[in-house]
Amino acid sequence: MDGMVEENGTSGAAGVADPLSSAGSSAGGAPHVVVTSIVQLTLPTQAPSAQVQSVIQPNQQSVIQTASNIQPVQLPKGNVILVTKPSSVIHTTQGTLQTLQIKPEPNTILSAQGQSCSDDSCSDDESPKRKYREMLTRRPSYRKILNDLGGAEIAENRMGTKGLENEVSLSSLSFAPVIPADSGLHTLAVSGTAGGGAIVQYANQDGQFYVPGPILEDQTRKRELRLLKNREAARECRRKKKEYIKCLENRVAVLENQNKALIDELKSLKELYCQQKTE
DNA sequence: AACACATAGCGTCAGGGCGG
DNA sequence: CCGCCCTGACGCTATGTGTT
Repeated sequence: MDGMVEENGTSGAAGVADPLSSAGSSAGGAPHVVVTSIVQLTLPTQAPSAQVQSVIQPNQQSVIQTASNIQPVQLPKGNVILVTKPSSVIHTTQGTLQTLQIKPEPNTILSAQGQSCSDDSCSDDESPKRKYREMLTRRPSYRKILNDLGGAEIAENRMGTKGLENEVSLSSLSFAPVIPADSGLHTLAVSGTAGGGAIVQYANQDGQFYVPGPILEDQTRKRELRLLKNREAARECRRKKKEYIKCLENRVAVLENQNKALIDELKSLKELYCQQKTE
């Protein structure tokens, strides 16, 4: 699909359903939370009505239709769409019909390929009970958030390269195993092997070489593997955290825009009302 | 240029959560 | 219960920026 979905015009940052906001909107105590998602649509350049503009209130008649009642529309220029109805489909008629399928989760957000981007509570593979429990007790991991952002593809790609990286780092790894301080050992060399086995040579204080017993070697290898994995995990975690923060910032911007639009609308309606009143 | 400070990124550890 | 994963916290290093 050619259409792009953006938040606040930031390319690639499909909308975010902030899990925190889910919690916030459930302040009344009701565990079932429906979060309104806001997206900005940028349609392909060949479409004159390239940008969608209008604030569509939940449960009001609008150009956004549910799947059961699809209605092709010409989208006016603009930017903010509220999508609250499950199974919603956005249609544009510009030459070829373009359809953006929105997943049925209440807080779904569009993404470029029509994949959805929803918050933690919407994962398919989780029971409602568990979702509820997680929502109450635990902030979703950045991995989950990333997946929900529709970045699964990216994540998978990264996993691919990551696997490669892992392979490389494991096979070409040169590290210094940790040796108990009182062991009297000094590491001389550790050469990684493609098979994952490291050949470790030690020297005692007289400079004599020998390979220590399999237990120490095994412990050392396990530790190095753990450190390596944790290193990668930390890197990944930071990356996701950054992405998450970026998405939150985008969302703030979108909400600010929406707020501004609503204020303007209110203002003009007030003026209209006063005008009619005086007549 | 030298220095101080701020910021970003990294590696490691610790601890909690989760699946098997 | 154990092993693994995720992530906050901490310390370290590199880089950028403003000041002297």
